[in-house]
Amino acid sequence: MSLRIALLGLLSTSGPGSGYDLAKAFERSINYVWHAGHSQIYPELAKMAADGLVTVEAQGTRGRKTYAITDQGSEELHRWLTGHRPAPPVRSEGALLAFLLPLLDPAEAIGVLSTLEAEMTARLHELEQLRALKRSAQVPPRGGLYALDFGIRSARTGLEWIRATADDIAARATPGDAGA
Amino acid sequence: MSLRIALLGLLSTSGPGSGYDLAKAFERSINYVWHAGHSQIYPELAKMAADGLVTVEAQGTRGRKTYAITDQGSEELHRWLTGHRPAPPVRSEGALLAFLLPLLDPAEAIGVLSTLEAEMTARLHELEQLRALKRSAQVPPRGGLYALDFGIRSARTGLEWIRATADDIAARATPGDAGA
DNA sequence: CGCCCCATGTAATAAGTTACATGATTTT
DNA sequence: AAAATCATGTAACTTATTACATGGGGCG
Repeated sequence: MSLRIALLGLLSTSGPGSGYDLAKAFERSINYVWHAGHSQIYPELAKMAADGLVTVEAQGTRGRKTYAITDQGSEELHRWLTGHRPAPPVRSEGALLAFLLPLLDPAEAIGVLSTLEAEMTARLHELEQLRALKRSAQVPPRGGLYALDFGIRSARTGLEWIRATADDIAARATPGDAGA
Repeated sequence: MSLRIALLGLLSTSGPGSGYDLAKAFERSINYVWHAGHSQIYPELAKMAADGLVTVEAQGTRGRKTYAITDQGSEELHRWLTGHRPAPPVRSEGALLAFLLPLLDPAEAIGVLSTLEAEMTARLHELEQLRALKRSAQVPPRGGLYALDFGIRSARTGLEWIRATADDIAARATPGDAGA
């Protein structure tokens, strides 16, 4: 369902486009929010056309089809955005790792956390640069900015958790002690 | 893959159990970290037994099988925990909503955010109570606590984002203005 | 004996991933 | 003309969801 919404959202903000365009748009703009590859996008667009949510606005050279959102598609999108969803079931690899971390001995656990810390730091920098770029480019759709902001806050929180957890594990491993 | 890991983790922390036990354990302990229903658990356990990660330790009345983790299973679990994974592709309904929020007019967007705020607040309270309970019960596996801590931090961050975004939208809707 | 909960499973469908296949256009 | 890349699609497989099916065991 959400893939449809993402596609409708892109068609709505950026105007009509082909499957290829949408796949590119995914990579560029919405990828850190919802990921999909072209092999998922093409069939989904076909189904959406069959359901009347989009129309084939134009047929270009080699099978290129330009899709545009229909009124029905806009309604569907609006309904999804305003209708409140029950929280989707949680399925987070990071949290699973957190849960199972104490199965490792302290040194190993801290090693894992420090790898994670490096990755998370890199991701945070990446997102912050992206935001700086977007701000200066003054690209009007603010959606990207709100979502980026969300990503940046999440990354910062992740880092804080990593550090706090590593500290806790270290403290427990050497209680009231100073050596390694 | 991660379902296997979750199951191996539970067998490793809580000892042998049947499919039913594990399904219960999922609901009780690991559910806010990784969700799975019994219809996914039973077949997966069978495959894991075929792969030598678990063994059927005992057969009880009516087809009840008690599974136990094998050495090979422990190794697999250990490998997953220490081997560093590339970040899985992002797919977050919340972030997608954030991305598409500006498609709504300001009043609608703020309405959506306030619904979200209520839900997120409820979730936060729930997790905080769970943590209080776990702390007082002094249940030894710390994993639950680290994961809970992660969940609580994430919920708090979510709330902050919701409030900041609502404020931003409100400020833009009535620039330099005081009325509604 | 009938009802309810325990307990295990299968089937059908949906969603997502990875790999394969194909041909047109632009660039060098 | 060859190479790169644009552009569209399909196939096979894995993972997850929802619904259906079945039967034992305890209890009133």
